[in-house]
Amino acid sequence: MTGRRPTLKDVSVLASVSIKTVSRVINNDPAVAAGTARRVQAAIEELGFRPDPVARSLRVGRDDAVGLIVENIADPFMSEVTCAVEEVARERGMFVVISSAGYAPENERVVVGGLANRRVAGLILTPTSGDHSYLAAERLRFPVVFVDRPPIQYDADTVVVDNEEGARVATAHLINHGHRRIAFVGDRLHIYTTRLRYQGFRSAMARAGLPVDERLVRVDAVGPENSAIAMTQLLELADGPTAVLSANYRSSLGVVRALHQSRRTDLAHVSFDDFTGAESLDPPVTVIYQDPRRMGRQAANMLFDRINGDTSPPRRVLLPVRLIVRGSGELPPPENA
Amino acid sequence: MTGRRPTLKDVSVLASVSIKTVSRVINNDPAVAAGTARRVQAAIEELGFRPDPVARSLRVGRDDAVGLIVENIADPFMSEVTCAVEEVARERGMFVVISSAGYAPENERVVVGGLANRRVAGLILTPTSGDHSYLAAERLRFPVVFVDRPPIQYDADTVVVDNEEGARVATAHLINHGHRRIAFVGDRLHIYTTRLRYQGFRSAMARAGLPVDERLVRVDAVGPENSAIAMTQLLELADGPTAVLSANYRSSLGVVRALHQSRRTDLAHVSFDDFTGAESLDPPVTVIYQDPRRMGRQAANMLFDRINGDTSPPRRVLLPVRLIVRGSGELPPPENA
DNA sequence: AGTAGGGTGGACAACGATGTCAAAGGAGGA
DNA sequence: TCCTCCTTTGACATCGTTGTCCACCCTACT
Repeated sequence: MTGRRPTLKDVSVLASVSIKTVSRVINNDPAVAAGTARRVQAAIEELGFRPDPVARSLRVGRDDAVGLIVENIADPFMSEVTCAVEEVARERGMFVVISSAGYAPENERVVVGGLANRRVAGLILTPTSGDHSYLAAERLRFPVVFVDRPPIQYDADTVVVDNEEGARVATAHLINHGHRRIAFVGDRLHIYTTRLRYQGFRSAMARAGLPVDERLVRVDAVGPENSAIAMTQLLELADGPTAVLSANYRSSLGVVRALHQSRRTDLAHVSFDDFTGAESLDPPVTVIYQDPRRMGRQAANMLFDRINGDTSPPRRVLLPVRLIVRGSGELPPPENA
Repeated sequence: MTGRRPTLKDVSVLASVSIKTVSRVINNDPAVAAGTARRVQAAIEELGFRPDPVARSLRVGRDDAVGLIVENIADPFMSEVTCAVEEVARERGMFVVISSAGYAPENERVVVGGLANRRVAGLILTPTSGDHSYLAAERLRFPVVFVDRPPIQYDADTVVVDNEEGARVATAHLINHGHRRIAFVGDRLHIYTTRLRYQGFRSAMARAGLPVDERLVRVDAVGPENSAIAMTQLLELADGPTAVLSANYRSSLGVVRALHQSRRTDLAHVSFDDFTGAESLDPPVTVIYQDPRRMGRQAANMLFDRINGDTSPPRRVLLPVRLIVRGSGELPPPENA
C-alpha cells in the first residue's frame, strides 16, 4: 500500500508478462492466450489497477468523456437537458463534463477551447456566441451537436424545438378564445428562440386577419424584473391587451408577478415554456411545453452516432411542442372589449 | 496550416531554440535571456501555441481544473451554488468540470474516481453516499470540500447552512402568529438536511411548550407529487393543522399544489428554501432563504486555499439563513381553532 | 528434416509537456 | 593569460499508455 496508483508496469511485474501484454488484456486484444489473460486479470484485480485516462488521452488523442456546454446551469430547462445527456452517456459508459459559458459570448470560445484541450470525444453546445466560424478554424478533432439554438456561420447537427409553430399554436389558442388585442412579452429579438417565437406570434395574428398593435409588443424585457415592469406598463395602457403571450420562462415569471401584483389575474396568459409551480398558480398557467429530456436524449444520441463514425451530412432535428391547457389561457376577454 | 495543434517542438523550431527553453518561457522561468524570451514569445504568438493540458497533467500530475459533483444539476439551489463556484474559479484562472452523481449513492464513488483520474486539483462534493471512508482509502492527491451536507466517516472542510436554526425560526414564526397545530412535510429523515430541519421544528415546538402531533409529521413524502398527496391527507384530518412547514423546495411545491387544489390557501405555510415563483403565488410564500451563491463562493474559496497549501485542520462553516416574510406565513389560524 | 505460417509476447518509440543535470559561453579576478 | 564562476541553454529521462514491428515457438506441410 504505497499510496501510488498502480500502473501497467506494476501489473506486468506481478503477472510476469510485459507491459504491452497487460495493455492488450485491458483492450480485449484477442492475440493473448487465455491462460495469460487470466493471470493478468488476476493481477489487475489484486492491485485494483485502473488505466489512467490522462495517459491514455495523451497517447490516443481522445478521452472517454464528452463535453456539454450550457449558457447557465441554473436554467431549469437546460438542467433537464443536461440530466438526459448524462443518462445517455452513462448507458454508453462515457463520462460527461459540463461547463457553463455564462452570458458573455466571447466566453464560449474559451470554454470550447478548454474542453477541446482536454480531448473530449465530442461536444454538445448551447450556443451563445453570434458566430461559430471559429469552430471551422479550430479544425476540431471531434463532433459537435448544437442544442436549443442553431449555430451561426457553421454547419453541424442541431436539435431545436419548433419555436415558430409553438408560438403560432399559443396565439391561435388565445384568438380562439375571443382575444384580439394580444400582447407579446419577451427578451431581445436577436436571440434565436425569441425571434422565432415572435414570428410565430405575428404569423398567427396575420392568419386570423388581426392587426398587431406595436405598443403591445415588448421585446426589450430581459429577465423577470424587466418583464414585470413591461407587463405593468402594458396594463396601464388605456386600450391595453386582453391576453398576453410570454416568450420564455423568465418573461413568464415577470408577467405572472405583474398580473398578481396588479390583481389582474383575469387577463389571459399563455407561457412559452413550462415553469415550476405554473400549475399551482391562480389561475394555473397554460403553457407551451417543450420536452427538455427528449431534446437532451436526441442530441446525445446524435453525438454518439457521430463519435461512432457516422459521417452523413449534418441534420437539423425539429422537435414538436405541445399546448398544456391549465386555465390562464382560456380566460375570455372582458364583455365590453 | 496543417490542422495539427502546434506543440512546444514547433515553437522551438521556429524560434531556433530548444524545446526546454520554450517550456521555460511559458512557465516564466527567470533563467531565460530577455532577447531569447522575446523571440520565443513571437513564435508562440505566430503559431497560436497553447500548452496541452493533458500532457501537462500527465507530467505534473495535476490539471488546472477543479471538479464539482452535485446530486442533480436540475436542483435550482445547487445550480446557483455551481454558478458561484464557477465565478470564483474564473477569477483564479481555473477551469471547473461539473459532474452529477445522480441519486444512486454508489454512483458517487464512480464519479469521484472519474474526476480523480482526470487529475483535478481539487473537488467540491455534495455528498450522496452514506459513507465517505473510501476517500481516505483512495489517498486522494487533492483536497475535497463538502457542501450542503457533511461527510460521513471522513473529516474534511464542510460548508452547510444552519438548518436547525432555520427551521426553529420558521416554526417560531408560525407559533408567534397563533398556530399550535403545525404540520411538518418533508422527505426522508435519513437525509441530513431534512433531519436537522425536523429537529429544529421539534425544538421550537418544545420551547413553546407545544406538543407535536405525530399524525401531522410527514417525513415520507419524496418529491412534489408525494408531498402533495401527504398534504391533501393532512387536510382531510378531522383535527388537521392550521399551519405547515415544508422542509425543502420539492416538498414546498407539493404543499402549494395541494393547498391550491383544495382551495385551502387560508392555511399558513412557511417553506424551508425559496423557490421560483414563490412571491407570485397567492398568497406569496414566506420562506427561509439560504443563500446558494454565498455557499458556493465560500466552498470555492476554501478549496482554493487548500490547493494553495493551507494545511490547517478541517473547518466546518455554518452559514446563517434568514426568514423572508411574504404573506403565507403570517396567516392567522381560524377563529374557532 | 527443413521451412512456412499462425499465434503469442516483447522491445521500442511516441504522445507533449517538465525536472535533472551538465555543457557552453562570457565576464571578471589573479 | 588562465581559471573560476555565473548565466543561459540544451540533451535526456520521465509521466502511463498504445501503435509498430519484430522475435519466438510450436504445428504442419512439402
